[in-house]
Amino acid sequence: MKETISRRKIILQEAAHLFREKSYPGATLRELARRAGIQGGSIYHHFASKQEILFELMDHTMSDMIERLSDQLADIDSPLEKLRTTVHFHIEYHVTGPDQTYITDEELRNLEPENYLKVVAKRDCYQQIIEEVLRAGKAEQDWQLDEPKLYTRALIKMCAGVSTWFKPEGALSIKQIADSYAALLCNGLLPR
Amino acid sequence: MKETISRRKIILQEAAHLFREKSYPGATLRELARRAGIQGGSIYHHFASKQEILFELMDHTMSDMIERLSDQLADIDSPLEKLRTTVHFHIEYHVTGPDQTYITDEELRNLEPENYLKVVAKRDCYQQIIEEVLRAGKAEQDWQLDEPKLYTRALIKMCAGVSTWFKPEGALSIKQIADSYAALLCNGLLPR
DNA sequence: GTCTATAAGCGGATAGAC
DNA sequence: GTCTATCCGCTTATAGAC
Repeated sequence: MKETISRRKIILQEAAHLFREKSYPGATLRELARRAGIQGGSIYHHFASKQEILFELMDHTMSDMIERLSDQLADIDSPLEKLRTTVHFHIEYHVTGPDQTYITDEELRNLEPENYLKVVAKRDCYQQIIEEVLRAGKAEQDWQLDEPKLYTRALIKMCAGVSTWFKPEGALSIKQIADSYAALLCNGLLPR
Repeated sequence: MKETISRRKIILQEAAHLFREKSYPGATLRELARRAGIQGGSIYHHFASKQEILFELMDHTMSDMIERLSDQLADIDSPLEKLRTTVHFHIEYHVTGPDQTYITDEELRNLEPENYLKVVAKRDCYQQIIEEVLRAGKAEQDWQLDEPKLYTRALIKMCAGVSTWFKPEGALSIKQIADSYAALLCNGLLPR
């Protein structure tokens, strides 16, 4: 059982942290190299450019989110349970990897056109999965929503936001927060 | 009735736009000067540094938000009406000045320590106003919320998020979107 | 796979003319 | 109040040794 995290992975992890701290243009490859334990020039053995690091980070995160959420929803039938699962997943994923998710949510503007299109396509795919949950609830359980897309965005923003202020030492656990947010949405959607 | 927008104001407006487009470290003063219709060096007649531009932008936006929201809430008694007003205000303010609000929400990390403290203090003050609305609803109308701060953050994030995707040519008006979000929150908070 | 050295250009900021 | 010219440090990226 050796620790075999490749240098490449280390660079990606440190890049996520550094980009979040200073934003993509504000982060320098020298500082990234320093944190990854190598010299500036050595970065280019692993990546062709700074842009490639950003893209790989965002693209991988989006793919991972799509795969995991799809998996979790696959076994569930009830729309209500799907909504709860979605809320929990989105919050937990963001809090668990706050650097990766923050970059993926906020650095679209720094992607070159070609990369931008690829990541946006995956982001739309992820949103579509959530929108489908809301549409199913509307069809099967008369949830009160005219525009599923509207509430999809509300859900995504409020849940992603948790990772910007959550502190493990705080009074509430992730599960409690997610329960609370899921309750707000479920209660808000159900007809009276 | 002459157009008397000072050059200083123009620089601030263009800076908000440019910082949003490229992020603070990614924006250059030469480009900012170009958009403001002057040469690079001339910026320094109006501001002492790039940082001062960022700070002035954020500090002014926060003060303005606090003042306007306080004013709007002052005349209202009903917690439910206060909540609706808050949702409408927060969304409209963000959609009306998407550059200023985006910078104010996202560029805290690029403020120097002294400036950071000042802006965070005002941000906390603004959040406190909203939290107070939720607390009043809980006390007077038995709203279902254990932690007002939790839902304050949810409200802020979901409403601020509107400005990241809203298009005036879209199917829904700002008022319709705000109504929809207010309904979700009100319905979600009321006991069954 | 990592190092060192360096190219080539851009960044914020300043000085002084008009 | 704006311009031009310039300082100088830092940036991404490359080249070639080990």
